[in-house]
Amino acid sequence: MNQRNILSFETLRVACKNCSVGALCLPLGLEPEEVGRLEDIVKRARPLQRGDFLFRDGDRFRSLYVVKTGSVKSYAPSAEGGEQVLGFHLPGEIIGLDAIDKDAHACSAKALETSALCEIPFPRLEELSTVIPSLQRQMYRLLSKEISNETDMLLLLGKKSAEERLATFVLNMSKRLQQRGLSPTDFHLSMSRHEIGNYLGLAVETVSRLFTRYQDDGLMVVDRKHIQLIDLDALESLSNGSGPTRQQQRN
Amino acid sequence: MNQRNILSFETLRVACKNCSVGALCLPLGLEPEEVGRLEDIVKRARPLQRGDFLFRDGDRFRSLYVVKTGSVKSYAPSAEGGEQVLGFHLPGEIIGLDAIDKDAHACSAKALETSALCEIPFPRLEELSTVIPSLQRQMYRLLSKEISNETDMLLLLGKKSAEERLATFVLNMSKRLQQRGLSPTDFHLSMSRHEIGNYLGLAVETVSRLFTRYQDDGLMVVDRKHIQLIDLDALESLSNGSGPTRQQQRN
DNA sequence: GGCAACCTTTGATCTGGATCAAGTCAAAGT
DNA sequence: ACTTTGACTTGATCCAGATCAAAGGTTGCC
Repeated sequence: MNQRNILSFETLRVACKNCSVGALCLPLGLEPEEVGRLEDIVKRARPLQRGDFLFRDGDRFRSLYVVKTGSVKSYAPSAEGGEQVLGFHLPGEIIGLDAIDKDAHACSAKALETSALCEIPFPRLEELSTVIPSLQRQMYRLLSKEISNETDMLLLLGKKSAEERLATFVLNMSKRLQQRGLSPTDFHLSMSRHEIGNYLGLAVETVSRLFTRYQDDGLMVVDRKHIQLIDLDALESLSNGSGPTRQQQRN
Repeated sequence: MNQRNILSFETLRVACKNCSVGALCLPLGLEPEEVGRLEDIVKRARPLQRGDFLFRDGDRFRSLYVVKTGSVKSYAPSAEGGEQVLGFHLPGEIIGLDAIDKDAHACSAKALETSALCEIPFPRLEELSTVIPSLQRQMYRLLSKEISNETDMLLLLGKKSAEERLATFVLNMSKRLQQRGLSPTDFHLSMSRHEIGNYLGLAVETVSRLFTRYQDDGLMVVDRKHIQLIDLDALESLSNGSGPTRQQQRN
């Protein structure tokens, strides 16, 4: 059964070439030969179960991680035992970029559901990126995109009302799922209302009430964690404050 | 007057070697010879007057900028004509990292006072960083640090009270000024109350009232834009919510 | 199956900070 | 000196969303 051996060998190493999220991830813009060299350093991490940690705040930084399937949340400890959810990570998204500078993780990452990940030892990635310019370019892009994403969150937290925040969140999920070839109008949220609220700077109760209101207004159908978006245009205008009679704030 | 010619030649090009902010900027970790190659691509930008734009939102991304003297604010347009201040940039800090991915600026940058800057054409920097590994490393660090900084802001905007926010802001300025060899307890704020409030997600009036309260409580002396910090420890505990009888929030 | 822990919803109330509304003050021009 | 202008302060009021309270619903575990 030589055939079988080859197969099992193949499944032990990562195959970015065939990975469904390759186009969103590090291989973007690389030549096939270069992707091969990337595959050589990427490790397949043991799958995580819901609640398992990928790393914890304070851990030494060793690797970046890419979600292959499932989803992960990251969160930072805030004063007095509270925590701030920093993001929800979907397949193809890279986790850990904030730890490069300090060489230690300042936040924790935990699986929201059973999830598969790739582990990329950072020193080897850094080394490889010195010899593959397009990999370096992609790294710069990914780091920069992370900054842009956080900038968007600053705007959300600094300026948007509760109603705008949740609409923005739902649409953001919708767009990211669509990029991954999933339905942009019918999906499952793997995080709790509490986690959504925490992420958006809102109380759980506010999130719950807003979902109810959106549903009453015919913008979406909400059944527990299952969401169906009905009126994307209305959500879009809600999300940037151009909803019915809305005036800008002064600050 | 040969002497004079040499001098004027020297002032035309950038001299990172002698730059007072070099240790915070790109040259950190480079060999002298490598710093020289960096100097070759860095341009001295024409000084900006208060109110001048470094770039505007929508501009094509060409260069990163480093503040040499003065200060710059960056801000993004928010819905309905409002704006969100994203940061205040002091000497040694790099501006524009968020634009790498989209190849366009999503925010504007404007001088808060007369300011000198270095301009670093990004394509040339990218190229140089493929041949100087320690420059690449420093770029990764700087990008990562930018992410960490924004993460801190997410926590501030998501979880902190007005009182905590302003204390955090004042201490953050203090620490950054100290790193630049300036007094951490006696300084001038180049931005207006309005801009501080916008940055922190607060109304101008709230900022003003808090400064008054801090002063009444003997934490600092505030005279217009001049700030003297008196009780750093008290400010520190205020800034992370461990002030007098403070309970954590639930969300 | 049945209990326990947790998540979500819904209603009532409370409050931190926004908004509204006058001033006050300093720098710059006339 | 006197007005203008814009930034800052201070007081009064208001409100979005937090907090408190109390049910239901789910899920998982023994």
